[in-house]
Amino acid sequence: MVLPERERGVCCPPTLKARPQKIEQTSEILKALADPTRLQIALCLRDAKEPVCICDFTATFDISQPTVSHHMAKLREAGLVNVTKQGIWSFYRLSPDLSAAARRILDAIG
Amino acid sequence: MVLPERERGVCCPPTLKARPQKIEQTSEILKALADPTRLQIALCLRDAKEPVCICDFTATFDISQPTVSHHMAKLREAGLVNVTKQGIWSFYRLSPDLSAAARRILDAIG
DNA sequence: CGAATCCATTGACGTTCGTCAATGGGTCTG
DNA sequence: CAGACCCATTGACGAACGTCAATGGATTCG
Repeated sequence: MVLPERERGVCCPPTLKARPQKIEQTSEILKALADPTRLQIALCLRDAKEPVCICDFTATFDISQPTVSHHMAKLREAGLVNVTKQGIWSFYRLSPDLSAAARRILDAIG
Repeated sequence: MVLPERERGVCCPPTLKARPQKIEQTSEILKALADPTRLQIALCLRDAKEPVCICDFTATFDISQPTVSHHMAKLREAGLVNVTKQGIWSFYRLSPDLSAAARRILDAIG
């Protein structure tokens, strides 16, 4: 490996190619997916053929119902997920207008 | 959109396809990338042809030198990044044995 | 050797996060 | 209507996070 030649006291700030706004958006997506429980939920919804009911997640994970609800809210705020209420049930699915960035990241996982 | 038929009091826990251990690992990678500063650093290293010196990052971002150092430590602990010291300088690059998962996620960004 | 440069570590502080218990609203069934 | 079920919100708490100031080690130049 070849290391660059350097001169003391002279730095070479790299040019940042991505716009700050885009960095911020991508960061939000990554934050939403960075929790193990939310990651599993997101992958589950990615691979599901039908929308999934909250009560199924509550039965799956070893956390309380309010915590599941809290995680879904995070995924909603990040624009990753979409909810449809029917009767007493809330069905979640991947957002139909998922950003291309989010789609690429989700597809890159597992 | 067609919603599943449901019966009160009967949940349908989805089968989780990913191993818990893999979920945890992926989560660590996402956590490491979820901070805007670290994300920019990681993308910078991904696209750099040569290893990049810490002092260049310190000159680039509007944060203190210890904070830059702290972020690099996070990226190191996540196995994303690799350091080589030469003289007074520390050069960072993407880890040469980056996991396939990490590589896919990095390539999916921006 | 003495000063300057680069960098990691430590300690501290405020903020955010993940979690739960408690509560309340909405919907269906008997 | 009364009870059961599903779910979101609120408030609280400990843990983790992002940041900085201060410090110290290591290296190089004069």
